Amino acid sequence: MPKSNILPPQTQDELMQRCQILAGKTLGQIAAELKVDVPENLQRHKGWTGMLLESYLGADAGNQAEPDFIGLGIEMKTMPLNSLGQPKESTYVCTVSMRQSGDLVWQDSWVRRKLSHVLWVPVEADPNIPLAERYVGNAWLWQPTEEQDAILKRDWEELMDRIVLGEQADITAKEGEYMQLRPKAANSRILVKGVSAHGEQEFINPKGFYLRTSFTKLLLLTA
DNA sequence: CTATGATCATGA
DNA sequence: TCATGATCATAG
Repeated sequence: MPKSNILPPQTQDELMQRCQILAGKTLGQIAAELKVDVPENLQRHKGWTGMLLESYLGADAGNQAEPDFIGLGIEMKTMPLNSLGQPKESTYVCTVSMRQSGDLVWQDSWVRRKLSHVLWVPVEADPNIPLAERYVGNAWLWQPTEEQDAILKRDWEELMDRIVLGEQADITAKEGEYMQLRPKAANSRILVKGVSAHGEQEFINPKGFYLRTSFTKLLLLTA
């Protein structure tokens, strides 16, 4: 994906206006406007759709650990929909790091910062539809309700507690109601420094926070 | 290595 | 069938 020459939106209204223009277009049309090639499939281009739409909307965060629209504090996420119009995949939030554990609390966490204001952009993701022919839907802004925030907070605290205790390597994706912890790396042979249950340094597979599909389904219902 | 963007593919 | 665990691309 070439670097976008599109300026970031200055206001939330401007961002939503761009989303209105986006809605009803196919990925192929958008790619043509941006003069980028459409890959045959996403097998070796898993982040292509997200990068394309961020580029179109003028996201300016790049690969910084910041919300996509830095000035607006808004994070954009695509929501891939299956043939039934329901979310097909879980949503990656961010990696977990020992640097953010310990004295850090939910209110200041990386997860909460990213999820505090999200622009959800629904996109057709039925594998039977060629990539270029998939339509983008109406995007909407979401901020967690008190109830949603409370459950996300609980999930995060339970998982972070385990990490602080040196149990990160033992955490499986089965834990967490709305948010889970899963491998996040180029492959399972990638190892990073962690802390064992005995407080010693050990090498473990890097993991990241993901929103469960069951949760994003709820968000779609209330959109 | 870290971060960004995610979907793939297999076992239960 | 579908969630878990594994994997792919790219920038810095």
